[in-house]
Amino acid sequence: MGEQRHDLGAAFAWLARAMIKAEEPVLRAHDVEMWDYAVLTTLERGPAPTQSELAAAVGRDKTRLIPILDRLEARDLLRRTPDPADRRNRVVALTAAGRELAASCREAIRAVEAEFLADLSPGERDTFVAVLDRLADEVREG
Amino acid sequence: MGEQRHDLGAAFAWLARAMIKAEEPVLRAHDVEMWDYAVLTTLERGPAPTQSELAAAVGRDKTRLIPILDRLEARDLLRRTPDPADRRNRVVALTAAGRELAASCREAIRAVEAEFLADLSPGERDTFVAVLDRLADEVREG
DNA sequence: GTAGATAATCTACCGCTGTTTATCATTGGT
DNA sequence: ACCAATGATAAACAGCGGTAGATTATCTAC
Repeated sequence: MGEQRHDLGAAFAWLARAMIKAEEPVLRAHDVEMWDYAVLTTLERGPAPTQSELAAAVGRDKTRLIPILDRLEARDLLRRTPDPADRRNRVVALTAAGRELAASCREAIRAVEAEFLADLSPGERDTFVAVLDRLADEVREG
Repeated sequence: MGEQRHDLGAAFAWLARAMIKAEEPVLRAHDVEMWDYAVLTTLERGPAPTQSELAAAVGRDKTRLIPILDRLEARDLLRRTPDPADRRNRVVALTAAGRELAASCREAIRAVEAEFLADLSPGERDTFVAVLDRLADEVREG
């Protein structure tokens, strides 16, 4: 029979769905949608020079990003300011409140993840997370 | 600052998308859609006693499964036969051709996966795949 | 045998997603 | 000053996904 394991693609897809489902109530407790959270965490690494770049970084279509930014800006979690150097561009940056909320969400998410990985040995957990992160990086760049 | 790694959910989602994209041309070469392949591999482990169960195992809605089964049955890759014990149920089973095609696809997919994991050390690869498979199992059952 | 439940099927519907098109402001080069 | 290109935005569109109700065939319980 050879290997009885699942296909990587199927395993990733199931796990993605399961994690999203597990994280959803946590985010809802913070009044944050999944895509809101994706935007917040992306901006945590620094302001986005243009909305198009932000959309690409978040992995979302740029036209779909706009209502999300509208909502977050209305809540004072981020700000869109015209780039003085090229006023066509809107620089998107977190406010202090946005940074706080992002950190708070991240912490809660990490707790969910910890429980999810609780059955693994410390060694397994470390290499699994490290490899996963590395592969994700490769996929994001290349 | 704590951890700088990605969220697990995001990593899983990106990797799932990347794998599906990488596998797509391979499947297309075999004249098989992604969902066709999911059905074939699920049936490889044994016939499905009902279509509802098959839909759940594949992770697809039962009404959406029907056209897929129609197509695969038309190609003589599987067969729907009324269960003699309960003729409401259709037992779905692979034909010999279906088994062959599934095996052929699986082999090609495994090659794609091997390349995807090529940069990992053997130890990393083994524990990563093992853990991934275990977690996927947990998620499927619970 | 009649009533209620279940399986497969079909159709209609709603929601999410990406794409396309048009519009407007701004920029840079000529 | 003019014109092509770019960024942000909005509206219309098509594709895909699940859900719900109706239909038909079948089973189980009474």
